[in-house]
Amino acid sequence: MRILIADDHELLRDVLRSYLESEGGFAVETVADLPQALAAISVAEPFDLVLLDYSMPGMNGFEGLEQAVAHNGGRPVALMSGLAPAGVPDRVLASGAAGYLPKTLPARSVVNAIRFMAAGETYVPLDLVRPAAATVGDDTNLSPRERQVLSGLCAGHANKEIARQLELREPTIKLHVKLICRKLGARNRTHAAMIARERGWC
Amino acid sequence: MRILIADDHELLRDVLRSYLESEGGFAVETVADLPQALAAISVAEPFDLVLLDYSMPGMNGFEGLEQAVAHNGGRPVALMSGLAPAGVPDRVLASGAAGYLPKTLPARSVVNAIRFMAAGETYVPLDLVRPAAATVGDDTNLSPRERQVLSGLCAGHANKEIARQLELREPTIKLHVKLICRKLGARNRTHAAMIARERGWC
DNA sequence: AGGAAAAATATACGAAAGGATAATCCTTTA
DNA sequence: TAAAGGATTATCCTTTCGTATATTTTTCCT
Repeated sequence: MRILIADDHELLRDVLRSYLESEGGFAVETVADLPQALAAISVAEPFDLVLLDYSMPGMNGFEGLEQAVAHNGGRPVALMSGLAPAGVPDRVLASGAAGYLPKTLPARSVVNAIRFMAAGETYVPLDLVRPAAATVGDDTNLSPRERQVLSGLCAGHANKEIARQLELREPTIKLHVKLICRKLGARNRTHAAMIARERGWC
Repeated sequence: MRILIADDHELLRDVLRSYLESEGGFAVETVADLPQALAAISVAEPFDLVLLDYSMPGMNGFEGLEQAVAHNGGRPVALMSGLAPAGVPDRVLASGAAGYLPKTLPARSVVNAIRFMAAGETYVPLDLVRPAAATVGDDTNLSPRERQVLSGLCAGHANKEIARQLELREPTIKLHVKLICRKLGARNRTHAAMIARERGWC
């Protein structure tokens, strides 16, 4: 099975290729941007699957995706991305693509997804489509208090409001917010809220 | 790969078995109701995948599904059904099942879905999961600039960072943020980001 | 071309957020 | 009983946010 990977990060490209070749038994070619991808598609026979990075030179959002779909003569094209812009599933599929692979996906799942899409099916990770059906095991060791504060963050409340709701003082909330950001790897409260939302925690 | 199919319609049972055996190369066993299914699961080693019909003697809705999941020792169990009761995807996954197969699915897709689920993935047909896909009138008159700023907000960036990315000054971003909040009815930037996320804008 | 609307910019100020550090209290564990 | 760790609160300080107001471009429409 022939697969084309287009991504501007060489490390990812190489690692992914070697993994897919050894674990999946695929024949993988790689390019670094959209123009190269389109060129590679046009030469010779079409690939069984084309994987495009979302934030790659030339992509310009979903525009590049649509171009690639148009060029690949009916064969599946999928989008790959590190951070998942919300609403992606809809827009990906609306673009005529075969699916969406967040880079947070376990490598094993990527192989499955690729086989799946190459067979003509459509793949979008369910936790993206349905954040509500979050499975149980994803804890990230947040304490109960931190979860309460986090849900306040997600509601867009100020520290002072959260403090009143939980019957605590504001400094306490500030500390919790800081720890929450640290644990989630968030830049600030807004980022933390978005991460929480993404994981279906609120 | 060993598969158990539980369905009270003998025709479907037989046709599906022969198709899966020849086209998928699976070893298929069949039973006609839930008690038989539970019995078959308990004997010998577990199946790689168990397919349960929704409207089968003994099922009693999702109760039977949960029982089967509990009996199958961590191996995937999926639900099959002719007509799809609303909200099925949620409840199927909440029951710990590996997926849902409507009987309207093309046979070829069923084979794919089975392989997929047997590999530990989760399968639900996308058109079931997102019926509210193509909502139209969701504009809320945000200008292009405001949309750009909003996407920066959603990424958890500070005003200064957004300004740098868009090649604008910080005061401009501040103004945009204020107008965005006003238009969206948000309390603050975090709230605005969450609202945008909810509407699938970023 | 002239005028209206949208976009961008600037200054200023009070409120909130974010970080560091430390003290207190309570529960669990060695 | 002592030590350890979590949760809460406090203080201090810096940065960022949020709002108001005013000025300048740009852009678009008649």
